[in-house]
Amino acid sequence: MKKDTSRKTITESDVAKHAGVSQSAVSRAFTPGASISPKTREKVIKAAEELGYHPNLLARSLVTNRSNIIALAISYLENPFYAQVVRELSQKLRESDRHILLFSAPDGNQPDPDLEKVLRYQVDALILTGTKASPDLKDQCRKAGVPIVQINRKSDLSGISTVCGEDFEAGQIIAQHLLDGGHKRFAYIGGTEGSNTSRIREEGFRDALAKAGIKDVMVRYGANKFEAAAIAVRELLDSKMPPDAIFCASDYMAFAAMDVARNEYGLKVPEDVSVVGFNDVPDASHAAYNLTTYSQPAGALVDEAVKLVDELIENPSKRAQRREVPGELIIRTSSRQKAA
Amino acid sequence: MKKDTSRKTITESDVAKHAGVSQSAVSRAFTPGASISPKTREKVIKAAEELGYHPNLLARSLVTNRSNIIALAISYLENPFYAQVVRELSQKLRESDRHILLFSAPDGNQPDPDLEKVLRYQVDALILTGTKASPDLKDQCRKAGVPIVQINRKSDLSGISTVCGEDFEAGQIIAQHLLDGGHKRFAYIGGTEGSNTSRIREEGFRDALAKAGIKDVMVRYGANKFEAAAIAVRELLDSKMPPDAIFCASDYMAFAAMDVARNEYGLKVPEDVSVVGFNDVPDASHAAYNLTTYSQPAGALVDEAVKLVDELIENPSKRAQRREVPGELIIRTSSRQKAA
DNA sequence: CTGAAAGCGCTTACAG
DNA sequence: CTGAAAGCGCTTACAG
Repeated sequence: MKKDTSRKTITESDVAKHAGVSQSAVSRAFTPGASISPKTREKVIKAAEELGYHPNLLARSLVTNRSNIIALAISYLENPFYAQVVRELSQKLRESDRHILLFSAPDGNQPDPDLEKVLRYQVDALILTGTKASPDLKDQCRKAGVPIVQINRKSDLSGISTVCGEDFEAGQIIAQHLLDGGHKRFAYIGGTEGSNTSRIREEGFRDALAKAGIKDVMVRYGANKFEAAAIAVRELLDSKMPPDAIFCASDYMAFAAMDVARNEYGLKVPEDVSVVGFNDVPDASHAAYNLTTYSQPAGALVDEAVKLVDELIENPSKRAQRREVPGELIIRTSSRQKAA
Repeated sequence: MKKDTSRKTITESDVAKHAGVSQSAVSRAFTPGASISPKTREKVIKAAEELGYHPNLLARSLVTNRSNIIALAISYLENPFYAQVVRELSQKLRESDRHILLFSAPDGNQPDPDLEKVLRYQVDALILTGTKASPDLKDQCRKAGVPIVQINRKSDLSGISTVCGEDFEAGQIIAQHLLDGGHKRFAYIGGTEGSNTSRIREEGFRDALAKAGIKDVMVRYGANKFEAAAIAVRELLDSKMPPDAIFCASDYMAFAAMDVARNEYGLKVPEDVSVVGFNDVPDASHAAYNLTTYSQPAGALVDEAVKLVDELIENPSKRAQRREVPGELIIRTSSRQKAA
């Protein structure tokens, strides 16, 4: 009668016994570049397969100090830009056999309390986007030697590296595009008031407008969310002198702007009002919106962020970095190109 | 001169020394319900804070056989329904101090090779949605005692538990709604040909139509993606007898259908063609679409999935379960309600 | 190239 | 309630 072994965890020792080698040999068979003869490795691999052995990465991490786990703290997952960041990051990390441990932050501008527990998982790095780390967490991470990289938001905390798009220049370029289109009354819908990224885009936008003699820009915040952006747009369109050009700090909010303008106010886009977004998410090119937007591809941001993470892991004493990823204006049909 | 201790990992032993207690006492201080005096616990907590100690969950998992990590394998993250699953699951799991290790599968119907490595992370369970496990992985998980729960897709593999909506009934109800609206020519856009969920919705749809004497249903597949769905819709609308009612197996594909119908074919929705979706994602209620859809909230599916996971962890010998989560038809303005 | 041994940071009987 | 000790599954000098 066979003993039921179905529930027992198979370890290196089990494989070693089965293959007739030492437990260290089994370890070496699963360590790329380790000193082991091909013959022994083969024996081990065969035994491992027969037994259904899986190396325990968590046990390994205990001694290597590498978990191959990268924490990703993120919010606004319903916003397609952020969803894309998750996809691209996951894809990128698998090249190096690493995986994402997800901390989905509640929206808002305050740090997620749950994230304070991130260090318990011995993550190799922490990547943030659409949310922020508490000053305390930042200190803890520094002490623990865990690099933090923020995507798409410049940090107020020194010591946190960031990867962003060319926010200021993008704001300028968009303003110029709208000026060229003959628009007269400009509005900006930012993410949240506390966001530096949102602020810098606004500054670029205002800068170019000011140079053209335009000081007046209506400003609202849409919290990177659809409904909140819709409310902001209604406020703008309800005003005495409604804008004929709206720049939204994210495509998702731009979608809300177009929906509200068309369906609730009967306005034509771009004849009555032009709408410009930011990010160039996949949905932006769909016929329903065909949105003029500043391309800031999640893929490029993520690639740079991972590169930065690896540099910081490699060289923990390296100073925090600020990197910019170039983008470009994508002109589609949601913005007028000639004077009205 | 102080020694630089900034990069050294703080362990229980360090805290123990600092607090003047044994290392086991430190462990107990961090174990809810452990036998320890309040006074000792306080001392330990204080020392831990002073030192910046974080319990190492991976080390703990080595002895408890619980990692508090749940693997989530998912694809179609650009589809808002799946993004919502991520959010809801993450939210739900934090109640029990667990977190998601993400395996973002490339789209398509074949299992993700990267997922084969999931067991190395000693995850407590594997949740799948929009993707599937290889038969081999299924076996490995069973052997390792790691439960698998699939959301929103009935498995062809026995031994995998599933949590789905009422797909058949939903198909019937939608058909009836469209019949009541006086529609004559019906089309169905499924996810992928291999998906049971998609097939079952179609069967329900056909069943109710057949009872009304309608045998003819045009069928296309949109791969749960926007562009692929758009192509499918063009095929339908280009045909000699284009449908006046299109049921899409997901809201996201329904958005594509509405966009194509309106913008490329100049059709009015619902006057010329009605469109019905599935899921009731947040965007479905936006003015641009205001989509009639079958509500199958990600939150409810996720809650049931976690409940199931916990039951299976608790009782590993339990048979695979099939659970259905009830939904309801949400009638908005993308479908006609009276005979044309 | 190989094996025996120490040690990574924890939990948990065990004895007191 | 407390501490000393064993052990979870690995990697990595060390000696051969």
